[in-house]
Formats: sequence, C-alpha cells, structure tokens
Amino acid sequence: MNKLYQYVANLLANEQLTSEMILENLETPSADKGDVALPCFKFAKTLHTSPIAIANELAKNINDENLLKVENVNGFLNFTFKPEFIAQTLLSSLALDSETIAKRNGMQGKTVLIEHTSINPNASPHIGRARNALIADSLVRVFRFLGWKTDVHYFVNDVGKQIAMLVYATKDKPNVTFNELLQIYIDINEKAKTDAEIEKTVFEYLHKFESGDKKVIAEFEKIVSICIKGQTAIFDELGIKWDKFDYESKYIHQHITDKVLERLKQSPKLFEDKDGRYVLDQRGEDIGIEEPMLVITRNDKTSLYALRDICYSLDKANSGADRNILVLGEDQKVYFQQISAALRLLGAKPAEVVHYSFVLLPDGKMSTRQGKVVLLEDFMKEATAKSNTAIQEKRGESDIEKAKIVGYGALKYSILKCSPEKNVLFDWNTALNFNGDSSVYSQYNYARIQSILQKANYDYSKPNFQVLKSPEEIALIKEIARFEDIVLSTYRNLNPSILTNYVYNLTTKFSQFYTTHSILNTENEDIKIARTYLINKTAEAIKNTLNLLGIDTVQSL
RNA sequence: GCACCCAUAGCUCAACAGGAUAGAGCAACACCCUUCUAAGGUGAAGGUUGGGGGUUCGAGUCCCUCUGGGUGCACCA
Repeated sequence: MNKLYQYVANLLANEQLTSEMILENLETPSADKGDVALPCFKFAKTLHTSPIAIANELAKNINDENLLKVENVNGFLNFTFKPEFIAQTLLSSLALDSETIAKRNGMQGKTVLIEHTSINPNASPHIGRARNALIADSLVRVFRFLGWKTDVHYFVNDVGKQIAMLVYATKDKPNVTFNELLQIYIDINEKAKTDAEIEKTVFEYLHKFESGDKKVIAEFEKIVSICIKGQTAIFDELGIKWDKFDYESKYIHQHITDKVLERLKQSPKLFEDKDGRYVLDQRGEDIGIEEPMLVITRNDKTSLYALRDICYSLDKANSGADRNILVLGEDQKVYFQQISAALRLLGAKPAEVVHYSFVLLPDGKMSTRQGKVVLLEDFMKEATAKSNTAIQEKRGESDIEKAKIVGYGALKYSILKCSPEKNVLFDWNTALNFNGDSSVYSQYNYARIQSILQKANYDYSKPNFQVLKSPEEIALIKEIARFEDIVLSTYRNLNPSILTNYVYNLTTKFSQFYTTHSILNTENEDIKIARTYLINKTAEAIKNTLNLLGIDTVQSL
C-alpha cells in the first residue's frame, strides 16, 4: 500500500469520512498536478453537498509541514508533498525482497497447484504453446515470491490416436529422435488419408494399450518418453520446470475411470444414449453451447478423454492445495466449462482458469499441417544468434551464455508483454527488437548500474534520504515504491503483462535520472551516498521484476 | 446460426476497480558521446479510442446494437 495514500487518509479522516473511505478513492495523478489526488464526487451523495464544497471543507483544516500545497481543482483535491518528505517516507518503508513482502501480506505457507502446458506430447512445441508455459511459469514465480508453496503439474496425454499414430509410424525406427517426430507425424497423417488400413491398425494399437497389453504399453511409453524428454529439455533451457508429470493412462490402467463413472451413475444427469454411450446432460448449466451434452464413454463403456480429465481434475481438486489454477488456451473455454460442471456435480471445486488467446503470424494463423509454424526452438536459436552478434560487435568477442540470457529474455518479454486475453501478433522484427520497450532495455540499464556499483568503493548502506529531491530522483523513488503493489496486482489479476509494463516504466525513470545526474562524480558526499543507495535499490527492483518474468540479468552488457 | 474474447497513432502495445489534457516503443524527421556503458537521452510529428445509441458529475473502460478479427459449438485429445 502506498505510504503517501495512508498519510493523506490519516490527515483527512473525520467523523463523516473514515480513512477507509478516503483510501478507497485516492489515486495518483499526473506529476504536474501533485503526488496524491482525492476525487470528491463519490462523497457528494452521502454528504448532500457538492464535490467542490467537500474538497474546500477538507482543505480548510489541513495544516501539515510536509505538504507543499493542497489544491482544489473542480472537485479533485490535489496534494503536493515536499520532495524530501517523499524520499524519506517511501525509501524508509521500502521492501523489495520476497521474505518481507510475503510476511507483510500474510500468504506464507499456503499452497497453490498450477497445471500448465499439457500439450500433445507428439512434437516440438511452437510459440503458441509456449505462451501457455511462459504465462504459467511467471505466475508460479509470483506465487513463490509471495510466500506460496508451488506445486506445478503437467498432464501428459499419453492415451490417444496421436500417440498411436507415432507408435505405428516409428515401429521400424528403433532409434527415432525427438526432432524427427514432427515430420513423421505430418507424413503419417498425410498417408492415413488415402490408406484406411493405417487408421484401422492404429485403433487396434490404442485398444490394446487401453486394455493393458504390456508389449503395446511399452511401445507407447517409449514414444511418450522421447516426446516428454524432448519437450521438457526445451522448456528446461528456458528455466521452466514442473514438479510432477501426471499420466492420463494411469486413470485407465488403475481403473479410476470406472470408479468415477460409478459415482456419476448416481446422478440423474447421466444417461445412456441410444448407442450405449454414457452422456452427461448439462442443460441448464452456464455453458456456451445450445444443448450441452458431454459424452464420457464409448459404446463399450470405455472412457473417452473427458472422463479421464474429470478424474484428473478431481485429483487436483482434492489435493489439499489452497488454490488450484489451470492455464489453458482459449480454444478450451467451453470444454473447460463442461468439465467444471461435471466436477460440481461430484461435489468438487473446479480449478481457477487463466485463458490465453493464440499467437498469430503476420499472414494469419499458424498451421502445423501447412508447415506454417514458428517453433519455440527456432525462436530461441534466432534470439540467441542475434544477441550474440550484437555482443560481438560491442565487446569484440562472442559470449553464448550472455547471448542466451539476453535472447531468451527478449523471447519471453515479447510474448508476456501482451495481456493473455489478446492475440499475440508475432513477427520476427518486433520479437527480436532489442531497443526501446524490450527486456534488453532493462537488462542494459541494470548492467549500467552494476558498473557504477563496482566503482563505488564507499559505504552507502545508511544514506540520508532527504537529500534526494530532484524531480528525476523523486520520479524514480515513486516508481520503485510501486514494486510491492505491482507484484500483488499481478497476483490478483493472474496477468504477467503487468510486470513487463512496470519494469519498462521503472527502467525509463532510471534512465532519465541517469542522464541528468551524476552519481560517482557528485561533490556532495551525502548526495553521492544517497544516489548510490537509490540506484542499488533500482537494480534490485529491476532484477526482481525480471526474475518474476523468468528473465535473468547480467552484470555487464 | 448461437456463445465467449478482442478492436486505442502507419505498425506493436499501455492506461492500476469508470476520473482531469489517452501514454510508450518501432518506423520516419531534427538534435545530444573529451564526463559513471549511445542496446541510451532530448525535441517535434502522429488520435473523433472500429461505427451508432445509452447509463454517469465524469466512459478507451459499464450496457445495447452494428461491423471486423480470434475461439468454440456432444460421440477427438
């Protein structure tokens, strides 16, 4: 909570307007108007007076040595503080570390289960799927920062035609590698269009797998293992990890689907249709289709994906976690509503869902079949190559480790920058832009600060905050002080783009300060020490925000 | 056809729970490196917030409607 807001609220509170009522209405105006503003319009109804009169009344009794001026502008009461008071107030109460912020907000020790990505384990992920992992990974980091224990899950869809197809297509290729699978998958799908035998054999495989044929299960496991290893290796390179991989097949082989089906049979909503399949009648539920019905078994009463997903969702709901979050593509919106309705029918609480829209290319949608995709791996390579070239030009020698930090940062930033509900328009130029609104901008300025701090061979741990009073210093201090609220806002909205906006604004304020004021070459010792302290805190705020986005910093760039 | 999401500068995005004169970056134009990293800074230019109604003291933000894009509409996973 903004300390200046609290100060104003305490200053103004009276019998009619409690400090809570005032706090609710306070906002930050543009810098030329003041530091804190109170719009008085909402009080007009309850107090039966005009907003302007209320503002005048409130302003009348204010006599505070820390205020420079209080102005009533058409019902907005604007407060301008003495800069040294702002510096003192905000910096003395500043917290940027996880421990303090977690404690302050009382979230320590709670548990959140987050399921994400869970893509078909049949090929290398494209950047559309990566959006799922990137959003979720940032949320995991935010929860962890706020003191939560995180439990990150991946639901492996190891049952299904897509795996059976790969098993069929690779049966004569004992040493098939992950990178070959995408093309093999595309080819076999093409071939199956004209050759009906393929489909028939594939379904035989699937049937054997489901009914427990050990040999076929081993073949499925081999392919799935190659896929999961291949996919997680890529995500691992980006620092994205899971705690647990849950296999869909478990719900079949351990007969959990049968047990849940028995429970569903207790409900009048479940019926057997004319073909002998079990169907949930979901009419009357808030589901965005005309006649919502969820078919959960085949006519031989074996499970369809929906039933297995209900079983899995039940497990997650009953895991004991305080919160249960699922990051899911917008294509699954209606389907998720259906699973949620089924869960409620069983007396369980559905997950909280974060939907994201797809990544589009300049000439339209991605299409695996047309080969019109940008693979995550290719994006990673391009980003690293471009940043390494830039490093080479600047430093005279290449540095792959640093190039990866910079390149992967740009990759993550370009995708996380967009609010999840909006489509990301991917084009190489924007994504690999290392100037302006990009992660590189923040990493670069972070490195600038580190360079100064290395030369600052004096103690700056106990500064006199009150010597910081220039507009650039105050603007920077205010921005740093927002850090805690920004993390909480990201947490509340489950939206990492709040972090990208913040780190860019914060860095801009630093860069403006940096170009107008000198730190090491300042004559006045007090100012020199206070400024060094300030840039150290700036660096900490930049680093922490970038880390919450899954982006690393470098000491020099 | 029905349902949900989105539409803001030439392009890509902001605008904290409706608040004051809608902000950045990229591109294009003009400046600033003998001073702590120019992957930087400054200036000028760029807008009827897709169209039309409504609610409100106040609407990019809420409601209705139209247009355009994204997504989905039982027996795939």
